[in-house]
Formats: sequence, C-alpha cells, structure tokens
Amino acid sequence: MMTWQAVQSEVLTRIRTGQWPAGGLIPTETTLATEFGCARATINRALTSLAESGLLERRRKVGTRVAEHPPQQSTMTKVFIRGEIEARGAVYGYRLVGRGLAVPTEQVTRQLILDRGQPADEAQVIYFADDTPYCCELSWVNPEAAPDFALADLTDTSPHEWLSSHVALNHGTMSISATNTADLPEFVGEAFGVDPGAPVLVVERTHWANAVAVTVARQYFREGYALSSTI
Amino acid sequence: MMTWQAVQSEVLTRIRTGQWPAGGLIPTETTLATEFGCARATINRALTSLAESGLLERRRKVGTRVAEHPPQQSTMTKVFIRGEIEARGAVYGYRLVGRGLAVPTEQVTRQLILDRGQPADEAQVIYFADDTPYCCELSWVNPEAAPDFALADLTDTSPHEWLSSHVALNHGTMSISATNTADLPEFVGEAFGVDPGAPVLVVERTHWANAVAVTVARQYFREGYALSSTI
DNA sequence: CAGTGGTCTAGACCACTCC
DNA sequence: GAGTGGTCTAGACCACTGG
Repeated sequence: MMTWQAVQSEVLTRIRTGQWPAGGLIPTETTLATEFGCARATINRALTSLAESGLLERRRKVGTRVAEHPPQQSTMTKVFIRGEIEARGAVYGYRLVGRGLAVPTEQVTRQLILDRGQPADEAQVIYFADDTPYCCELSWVNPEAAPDFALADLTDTSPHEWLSSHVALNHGTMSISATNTADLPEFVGEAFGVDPGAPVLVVERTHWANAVAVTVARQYFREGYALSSTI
Repeated sequence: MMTWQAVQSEVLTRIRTGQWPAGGLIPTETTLATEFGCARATINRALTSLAESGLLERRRKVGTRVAEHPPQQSTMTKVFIRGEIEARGAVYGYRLVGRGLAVPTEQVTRQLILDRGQPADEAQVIYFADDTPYCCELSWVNPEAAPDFALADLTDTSPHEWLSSHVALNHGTMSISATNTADLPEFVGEAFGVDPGAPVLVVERTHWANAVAVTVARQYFREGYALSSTI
C-alpha cells in the first residue's frame, strides 16, 4: 500500500530530478492514482499538502503545475521572551519600570488608529536574563480595544502576556530595524548603559484582534543579539 | 451539509469564547461527527489542519487538546532583493565589486562545514535602488557543493540568483542582527559612506541542498531599512 | 460542455499509548 | 486490552474554468 507520505516523497523526487520540470504540468490525480496503485484521495492528500507549502500550484480544470518560483519564506517561531530566555538556560527576570496614559507619537497613533491627540496606555518594561537586561520593551495599548488594561496588574505579568490572555489577538505585523543607543527612549539607554554608538536591534510588533488594532510594542535588543529563523 | 471549513470555524469560535478552554481536552472526533452531523473524516480534516498550525495538540488514545501556548509564528515572505527594490518603484541596479577564492572566517568555515583552511568562493556585490546603494552582500559558496560557481558569470546575475537556478537549495536558516559601520567589510563601508556610528542591519542566510551546506550570505542594510513580516 | 481539482461519506484497518 | 487519532478506499457529487 502507498501512504500519502510515500506519494509525496516520490513527487518531490521527480521534481528535484527534473523529471517534472518547474512550470510544467504534472499528471492528473486520477492518472497518478492508477500509476501508484492507490486511491485518488491519497494522491489528493499528498498534493494538497505540497500545494499549501507553495511548491505546487493547482487549478481546477487546468491541472497541477510545479511552481516556477516556490515562495522564499522564512518562519520565525517567536516564542515569548520568557521562553527565549529560559531556553538559553538563564533565569528569567521581569520589571515594570513605568506606565501611564499618554499621547503617543504620531506614528503609533496611526498604527493604533487613534484620533489625533487621543491618549493610549503605555508601559515600559525590562526583561532580564540572569539579572542582565536582555530586552527593553515600550508598548502602547489602544484603550478602546482593551479598556481593562489600565487596571491590569503588570508587576509580574508582562503587557503582552496580559493582553494575550484577555484579548483574542489573531494577527499582526512585525518590523525589524537597527538603530543606535543615541535614539532610544531614556529608560532603554539607562538599562543598556551609556555607549552612544552601540547598535541596537529594534523589533516592532502590531497586534490586532479582528479589525481592531490593539497594541504596538517596540522591543530593543543590545548589540550581539540575533533573531533567527528557518527558511 | 457541514464543510470542513465550517467545522473549523465553529471549533475556533468555541476556543475563542472559552467554551473549550486552553489546555483542556475537546470531544473526540466521533462525538463531534455525531454532533455536527457529518463524517468523522470531515472532522479529522478540520482538526488536522488546526493541529498543523499548532492551535491543537493531538495524541492517539489521549485525545485532542487546545494548545496552552499556541506558537507565535511570524512569516517573512522574503522575495529576492530585486523584487523588493522594484516593489518600491525604484530602478534595480546591481554591481559585482569583487570575487575570488579565499579562506573564510572560522565561523563561515563551520557554517559551510569546510575543513580548516579550505578556501571557498567569495563574492562581494552591491544592490542599488535608483543608483543609491540599497544593500551590500558578501557571500561564500562551498566549492564542493557548487563547483561551477567559480566559473559563473556574475556581472548581471547575483550569486543567489545563479545558485538558485543551478542548485536545488531546499532549506536554510536566517539570522538578523544589528552592527555599526565600524565593524563592516571594507567595501560595505565605502558604499554606505563613512559614518562610523551609523547602525546597520545585518541579515545572514545559510542555504542548504539536502544535507550539504551550499552558501552563506551576509546582507547589510543601512539605517532606516526595516524588514517586515506578518504574524 | 467537459475535464480537473475539492470535498464528503461510510466503512475499514492500523498505530499509538494509557491503564 | 481498549480508546483514540491516522490513514486508506471506493464512490459520489460539486465547483471552477478553459475551449
């Protein structure tokens, strides 16, 4: 009997060897089912899975094509900072260094879709690995999207942890850039120590709950830190 | 009739509303099939797909559990630099500024799994957006994995473009960090102009063809550049 | 209209793992 | 041993789309 994984593996081989060239049509499900001596559903299971990963393109009536340019996609399994620190074998530490209601920058106002001049909840926290500042985070929360946030106890729970258990954040964007110590919020510079030329990695995340922008968080990592992912 | 997408949607609703709490077991496939009035295979299709995305954890004999910490995963659809530049409406430019055979750094030697002191093909290129240097790239290629690379015409084709059409690169890793102008290879500093404190974003990619490490490429982006992705 | 993939079904057997 | 998910099958009908 042919399992769908075996079918998939054989298909991959034919693509790699060039027997089924990129851009070309491959045989129909029915044909392959006959050839491999299995049910069409089994072929379908194998091909659907490859199509989901982008290696094949399938269209009714047309057939299944080997993708010309399979998507170059990298996935970053970004766990919580806490997990990241503990995965390094370090002791996780966390401190809330400031919070309040403030009018955010114009950029954040746009990102949270607030009215001009409308205040948002702000929190400044530091994550430690073995008592050394590992990451500084400045986050803003849309008060209309999460009215209880202002009352949240953040002394032991990070803003993101609180939010993810109180609001169904279901999508978002992330942006990674480099800056240097001179351009940081004050509490970040203090935590990392004064060295005005040192490069800092900035990860900015915006999280949404359906059609509502809930939070923008900027995380700062000192020189030497690297975000990694697989391709 | 209940489609598997409808089942999936209903399952998601029950998770979001807390009817099926995180960490808890949900009913068995057979039970759900009866409740929803459809075949078990349909339930299986819906749940398998959710399990693949990490929202459910399934184990034989035990059952299906709502994941306590669904993976926070972001995907970066990293197209070729060329597409990235053109997507901004700029004119793509490319220049090969150097190449040769050289013994790489110890780190790269390890990444390409070379012997100590074994030379690798090296190429230095610059990508331009409207005649402004947009990205500098330093790449090394394992000469055993791609022996023809040394003969490749790179005057119009970037190393990565050449490789991806001559070698079946099928997985890899990526690492993003920040550095400053002081720590760059010489040609990068020249291209970006002298400003020793300016932060630079470094993206390092390693690409493999099956079990063979083929290439390591470091891309440098000047201050202001941001990599973005969706969560 | 006809050919292709997309999906549902009912039933069957297997694979794993807890008790 | 028994309960759960994992998979295969044969058949059916539907949905989309090119000629």
